[in-house]
Amino acid sequence: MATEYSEHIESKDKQPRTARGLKTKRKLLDAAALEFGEKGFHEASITGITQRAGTALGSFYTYFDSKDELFSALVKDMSARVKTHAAGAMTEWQDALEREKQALEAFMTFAREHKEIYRIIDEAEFVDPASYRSHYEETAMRIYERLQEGTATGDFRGGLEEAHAWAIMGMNVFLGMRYGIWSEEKSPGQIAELANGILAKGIAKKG
Amino acid sequence: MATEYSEHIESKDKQPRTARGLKTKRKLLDAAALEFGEKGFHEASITGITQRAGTALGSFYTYFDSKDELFSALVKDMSARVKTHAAGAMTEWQDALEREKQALEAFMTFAREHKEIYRIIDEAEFVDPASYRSHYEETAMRIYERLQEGTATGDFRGGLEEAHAWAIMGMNVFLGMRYGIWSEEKSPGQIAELANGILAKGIAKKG
DNA sequence: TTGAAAGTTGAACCATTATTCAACTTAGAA
DNA sequence: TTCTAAGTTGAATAATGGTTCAACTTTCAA
Repeated sequence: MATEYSEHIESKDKQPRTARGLKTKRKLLDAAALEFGEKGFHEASITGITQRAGTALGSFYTYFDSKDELFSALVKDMSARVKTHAAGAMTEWQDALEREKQALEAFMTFAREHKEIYRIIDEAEFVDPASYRSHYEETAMRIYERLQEGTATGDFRGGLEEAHAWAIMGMNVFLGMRYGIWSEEKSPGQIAELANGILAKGIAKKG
Repeated sequence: MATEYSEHIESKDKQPRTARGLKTKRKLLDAAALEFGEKGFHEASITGITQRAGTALGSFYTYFDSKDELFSALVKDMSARVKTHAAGAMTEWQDALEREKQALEAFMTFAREHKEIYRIIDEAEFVDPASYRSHYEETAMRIYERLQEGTATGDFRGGLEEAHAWAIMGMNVFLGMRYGIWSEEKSPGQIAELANGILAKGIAKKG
């Protein structure tokens, strides 16, 4: 859980200047991820965050300008984390279809291990709409690029548009919510396999 | 916009007993849908709602116990409206695949005309999680039933599970958000057509 | 016509919390 | 060791906005 919440999180003049400060800030960030993930933005309180972090209320403002600013920073950081993790996971594939399967399986596994992340990104729709939008637009773009590559290598058919990427993303997100966050009755592998079946041949008879 | 926000909205002892009361309650409901849709649950205020409705602040509490209760009622009502509308739209089809296309097209059209509805349902994830969950579980169930019917009539292949319904729903929801709410650069028909291509034959070469 | 029930009104109340700040402690460079 | 910048603390501040309520008006059945 404790991790390098990096660059984009600093707000110009509030960077810690000593090791002690750095440590405190990190404690606050980790605590905030938990608090927001558990209670949601509005139910979460600065008091709750500082309590979890084991610091005084006032220390929060040594490192952050406001509750919103912190949330926003957190969203951007989590979006980046999802991206990084996904990128690292799609290795060892010979077929573009196979790669999509791995992407979904990795996503589902990550979602299970970091349920707070998804809660926070989802709530960004209301608290920080711009970041929410960016998150999904960028994710869709990445998928779209893979689709084009797939077409180029002959694994995918032609005529695939950006909207296809949105469709695939929606599929993945909802499967992640239902079988990653809400319950774990099916394994990431099973779900990925099944979704891949749709991409491979659809659901119509014949084909 | 003004509509029959029906049964499930009454909270035991707060039903209006006269025509005047009924009218006031309806004004409040309509105003609330607008206010919540525009500002989101937390930014929305009772004052804002009563102002829009053209009633006094106190009147709100003649018909509702709390802000939360109202929101909850609204979510359930909108969920029902989406359901009803969708049901009415899937007529005139010969093929189960065709029916899914119509379902998505109708959904997208409805989303464009009632953007507030989707904002409210989405926010229910945080304000009224139980209703949010029910909404999607019920929607998924309805899709799943159609899948089974499709298999029975031979239009769809076998082996379709509930998870397939969730995948389709996710696809639809994200396409609705991107091409229904965020922008209208493509028509509902185009999007429905394209998504239907995925269901029909997937995105792989050959097949 | 009339009186009790239903509905309306908005000022006042109150609880919650984000944010500020001045006093205090610690770190670490010189 | 010493002195200043950095960091810590938590009580006080301030603003917001949901909820209550007692006085007032309208409805409508008898």
